Amino acid sequence: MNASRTARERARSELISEIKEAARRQLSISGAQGLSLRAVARELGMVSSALYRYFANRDELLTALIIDAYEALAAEIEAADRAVLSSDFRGRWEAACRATRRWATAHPHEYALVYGSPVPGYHAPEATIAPGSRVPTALLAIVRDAHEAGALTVRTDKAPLPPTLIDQADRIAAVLASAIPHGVVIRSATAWTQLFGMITFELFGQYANSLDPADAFFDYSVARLADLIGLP
Amino acid sequence: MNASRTARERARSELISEIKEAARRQLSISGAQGLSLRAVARELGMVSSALYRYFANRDELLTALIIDAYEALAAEIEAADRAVLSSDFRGRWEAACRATRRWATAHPHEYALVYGSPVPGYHAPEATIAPGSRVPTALLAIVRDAHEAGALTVRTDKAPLPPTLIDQADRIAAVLASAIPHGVVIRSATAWTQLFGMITFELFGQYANSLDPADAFFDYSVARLADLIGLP
DNA sequence: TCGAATGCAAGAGCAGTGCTCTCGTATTTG
DNA sequence: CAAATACGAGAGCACTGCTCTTGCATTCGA
Repeated sequence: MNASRTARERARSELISEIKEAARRQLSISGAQGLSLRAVARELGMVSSALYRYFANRDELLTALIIDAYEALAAEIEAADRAVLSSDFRGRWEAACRATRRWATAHPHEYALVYGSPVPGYHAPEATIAPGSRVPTALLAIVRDAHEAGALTVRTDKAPLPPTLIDQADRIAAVLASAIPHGVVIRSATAWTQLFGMITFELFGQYANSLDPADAFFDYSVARLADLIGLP
Repeated sequence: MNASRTARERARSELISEIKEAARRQLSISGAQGLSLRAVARELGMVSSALYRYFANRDELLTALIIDAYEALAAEIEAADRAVLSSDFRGRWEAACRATRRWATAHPHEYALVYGSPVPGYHAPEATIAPGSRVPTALLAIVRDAHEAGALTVRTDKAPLPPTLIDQADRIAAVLASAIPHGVVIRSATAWTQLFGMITFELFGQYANSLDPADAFFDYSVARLADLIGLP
């Protein structure tokens, strides 16, 4: 009775998946704001109050979607990374960046859910932090691999890092249990910020009337970020 | 009867201001999602339907708040810029960046309104584009001044700009009616993206557990962006 | 195997939302 | 001074998240 789950348990986890699926479908149409429990229930042919057996409230459903989104994006990045020859560090970086943009463009509302304004009233629980850090970790892993292969062009900074930044770089590098130089970690953080800054600006319309078809700017910037990090 | 507005007209524009004020107050508490016309009306001691005499719908009120937010931020940046010796271009850049961050931190919900996820269902009308471009224009003006003073260190790019990017750089420079070199315009766009990427990440919690007190990273990055642009 | 405990869906109901329409009054205009 | 216009109030519609109760189905323990 322990190994195989009871019928009720299987039905339950299946329904949870169906609820999330329907919610995601609705999210992609009307966004987080328009995510209505009643509409989700309607789509599944049940009554809204029944949903509360599976999610305590709307926020809990949102949290589940947020975690799924982080995981999906991270998986996409990791897959794109793996598809490139592992010693081609620049190629891996560019593939990872393009995968990020591709996923964001394909799932704009899910992207907005995790990287856009926090849904007001909603406080992201601790449980979202770990999945969320999978994304930058996937990017930093490329830098670590390059560093450990001795392929990184580590240029000396003309301005020394302030102590706070050194501490923070240490903490970040510790996640990967790697001795990536401080300057490289900070430059990687810059690249990470720039990558998502570009995607956010593009998706949220800030490039309208300036860099509007953002493809050229994106590709060019990704290459410059590889330069910045020191990827060969 | 033309020079001085009628009593009704004065009352009207005054009420519009009061409505926006109350809405802003409510925005700063519960965010765009929680902005309720009924609550605004309640605060003003009127009935919700009366608001529709002044704003056709919720979106129109949001648009007004968005435009005000852009204008407020731009004004803040321009003031910070003016407060620095106009020939101290790096000082002006740093002051402008810090002013941006300061305003965003002081008005997180208004920042989220304009730079966060677009409110779903809400389509930003054309009217928001012009006020929105005042912000990057204010930043680029510093670069233009530095360039026209011959103070800019224009380094040659090792990678040539693709044609699309050259076109877009031309279009951007045209706004300021200035012949800023293409490379400088694109690097300024990078700096602009990085600036708002950092603020967005900081405000929306992406730096949690990594660069969390983001002051050091911000100040350091702002200086590196000044380097990137070539400010003296 | 059978009764108790538990899981579950449904329905009614509450307080709230954006928005529309009507109606009587106040103001402005010709 | 009459006609046109602007306005606030109120009722009402369709919707929301969420709670509580009720009755049925499934699971579990003795």
